[in-house]
Amino acid sequence: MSTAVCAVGRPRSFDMDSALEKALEVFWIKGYDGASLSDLTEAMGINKPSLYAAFGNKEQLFLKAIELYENRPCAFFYPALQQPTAYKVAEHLLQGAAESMADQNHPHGCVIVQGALSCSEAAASVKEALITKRREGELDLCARLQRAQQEGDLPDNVDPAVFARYLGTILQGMAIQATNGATQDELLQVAHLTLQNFPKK
Amino acid sequence: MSTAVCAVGRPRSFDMDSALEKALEVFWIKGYDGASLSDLTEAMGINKPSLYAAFGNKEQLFLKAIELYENRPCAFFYPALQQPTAYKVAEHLLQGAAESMADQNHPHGCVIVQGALSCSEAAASVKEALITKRREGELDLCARLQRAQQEGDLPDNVDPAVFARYLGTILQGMAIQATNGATQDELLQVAHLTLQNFPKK
DNA sequence: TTAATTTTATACCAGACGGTATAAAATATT
DNA sequence: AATATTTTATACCGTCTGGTATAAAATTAA
Repeated sequence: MSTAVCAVGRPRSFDMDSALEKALEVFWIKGYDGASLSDLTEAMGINKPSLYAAFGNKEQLFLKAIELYENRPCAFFYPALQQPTAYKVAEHLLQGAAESMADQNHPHGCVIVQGALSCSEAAASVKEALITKRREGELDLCARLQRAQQEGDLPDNVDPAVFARYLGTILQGMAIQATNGATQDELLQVAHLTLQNFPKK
Repeated sequence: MSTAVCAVGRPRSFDMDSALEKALEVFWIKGYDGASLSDLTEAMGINKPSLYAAFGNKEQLFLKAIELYENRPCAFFYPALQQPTAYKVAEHLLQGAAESMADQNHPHGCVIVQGALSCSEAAASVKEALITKRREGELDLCARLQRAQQEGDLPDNVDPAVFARYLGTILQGMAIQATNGATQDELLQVAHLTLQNFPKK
């Protein structure tokens, strides 16, 4: 494990997890291209050799920050998929997104959506990693909707792949809205309007 | 006018409009932060002093490229608002977005959405300009929906501001989807599903 | 106490960044 | 033909980029 302490040698003088949290915040606000190593080391309270020894390089630091992002206690996507009905899954996804993306306790929007969207060639591999994450999320949502259909929980005339893409589109759009300055209430209105149109039997 | 030819002095050896088109394409793919002056001058086929003489600086070049983007013949947003009914407005917006954002003839997505979303401090003013453009678009759509309501064209129980935000969220989400690699057909399915839920009298 | 090990801080690397000074080249006017 | 004007190409500016070599500092093991 990367956070394991070494018995021998000079002990690390910073906490890797909280340093990674700071790095995540910088990437979240500035994106991969826009976040410089100076931005990162300053926010993390360490210097560059410590960063490289602990996290590898900028790209690996970003990927580890994304991992932290997905495993945060307040991450909403995968927990929402565990709701018992398709409607409740959609409800938790949409309300979770509305609450999370305009939360005042951390940067607005979604780092997986915005971290490397239009970017330099130096960020190409990171961009691909984020695209893969977004598509995986949509595939997992699609699988959840397929299960719901088998359970008689979602009308048969609904195409799970299309509906998953539709919901994914709205979730991703909410990230932009949050960057636009939309409030939680405004995003919740979008969530409710979407749920209002949820396919009925 | 900035494209006016000067009678006196050495004539410009490149076409400003087509150079601006090339710049737009670079910004579209790489974003403001990710597009370097070398990227731009190479694509435009000119050198830096020519770029600065003709367009000011990187920021002004970006803003002029965005202006070109909005005034392209294939721009769909404002033409869609001129459709005679609220439904047709939504239809043209959604289908226009689906066709435009996954068009193989130019970069995918939307430069107004992606050009400077999460970005460095150097891009802050450009980011603000794009946020303003996105909000203005939504306000204009809201005004169009209000008119539709007055014309008895949109049910009274619909809040135009919320519905405009909902549509804006989907359009912006489609830009992300296009970057994810979604095809025109896949985006059209999202458009159709959205229209299927269009509020009825 | 010494040796081995790891992290720290500083200082540095080559290259890229946005932007510009300079002077030659190309035109219209006189 | 000479002059004024504008654009061109080259070469350069200081600053920042991601990344690293080096050596001192801090710890455990012997």
